[in-house]
Amino acid sequence: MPELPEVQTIVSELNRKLKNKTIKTVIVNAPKMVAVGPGTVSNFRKADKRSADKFISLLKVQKIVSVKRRAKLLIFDFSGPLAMLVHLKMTGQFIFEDKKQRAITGGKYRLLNKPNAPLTLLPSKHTHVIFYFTDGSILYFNDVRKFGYLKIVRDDEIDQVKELLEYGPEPLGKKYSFIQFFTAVKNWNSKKIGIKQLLMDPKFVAGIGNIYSDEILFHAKVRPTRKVASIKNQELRKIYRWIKLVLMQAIKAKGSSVGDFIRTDGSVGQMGKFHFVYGRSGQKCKKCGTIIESVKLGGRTGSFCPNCQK
DNA sequence: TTCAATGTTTAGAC
DNA sequence: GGTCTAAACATTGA
Repeated sequence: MPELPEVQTIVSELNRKLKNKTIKTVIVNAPKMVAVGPGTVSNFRKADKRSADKFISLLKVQKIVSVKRRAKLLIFDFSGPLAMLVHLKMTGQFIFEDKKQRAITGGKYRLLNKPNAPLTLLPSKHTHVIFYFTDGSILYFNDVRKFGYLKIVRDDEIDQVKELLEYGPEPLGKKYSFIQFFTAVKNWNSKKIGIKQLLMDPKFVAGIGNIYSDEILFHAKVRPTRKVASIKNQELRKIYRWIKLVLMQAIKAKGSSVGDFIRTDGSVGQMGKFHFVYGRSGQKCKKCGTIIESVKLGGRTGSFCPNCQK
């Protein structure tokens, strides 16, 4: 499940591989996943083949200047006055293939992060968009559950894109100080919610999902169920500190390959080795040996150590 | 066979 | 308006 570190891993890899490449043609197999214009997802879920044709014709001959990230949204910046915004949601994947890559893999890639998942030849039945570049390289967009989307906006429309307007601060940004974090916590209008829910709220801070909220709270020694109003300032300091540390460590490890996350060459991220609580319910705490428990919080599962976290 | 669970984000209900 | 749930969709395991 891509959260900030996984999206950052993909963005870094794509930026390196796609910079200065020019799109020759695009194939769209799932028209409802692509759109043109700043509208929200629901506006184009019913999109027909005509809008896919527009999507394709706009992308032709576009040269990629850079690939960036805001929250969990990927932003492809083109040399023309256009950008493409891509959300991977839960199961979106980008796989890049050039001659060298094909020589290594024979054109087969791991599409599911299961130890015994068979390698798949691309395009697979879950490949919904394919970008062909003029130098012969190919970028595949796969999404098993089709929750993701790709939309093209003009540079002058970017300011109207709703999701970009509503994202909270970037947790790894230099400007994201403890004071800013602290003030946002104190001003949050719904302190009745649990701290885990707050960390996962994209309006509070961008890019933290289920995996990293669990891990951050473990290191900060705070239970996910604690109400925001009950958390002491000293604990808030720890949470703030571990937001940065956990996310930085995860980016260094190229993300957690939980569920369907894979890198653009089909390899897996290594962060899962460093998980202390996420996905470890029923297993022993790596620090104290107590059995990790899990709780339901608003439809989401939170895992914690009942001894280490207060 | 059915059903819950997965997990990001948003639309819609209360 | 805050707050909650269901839904977008496919797969898996109980």
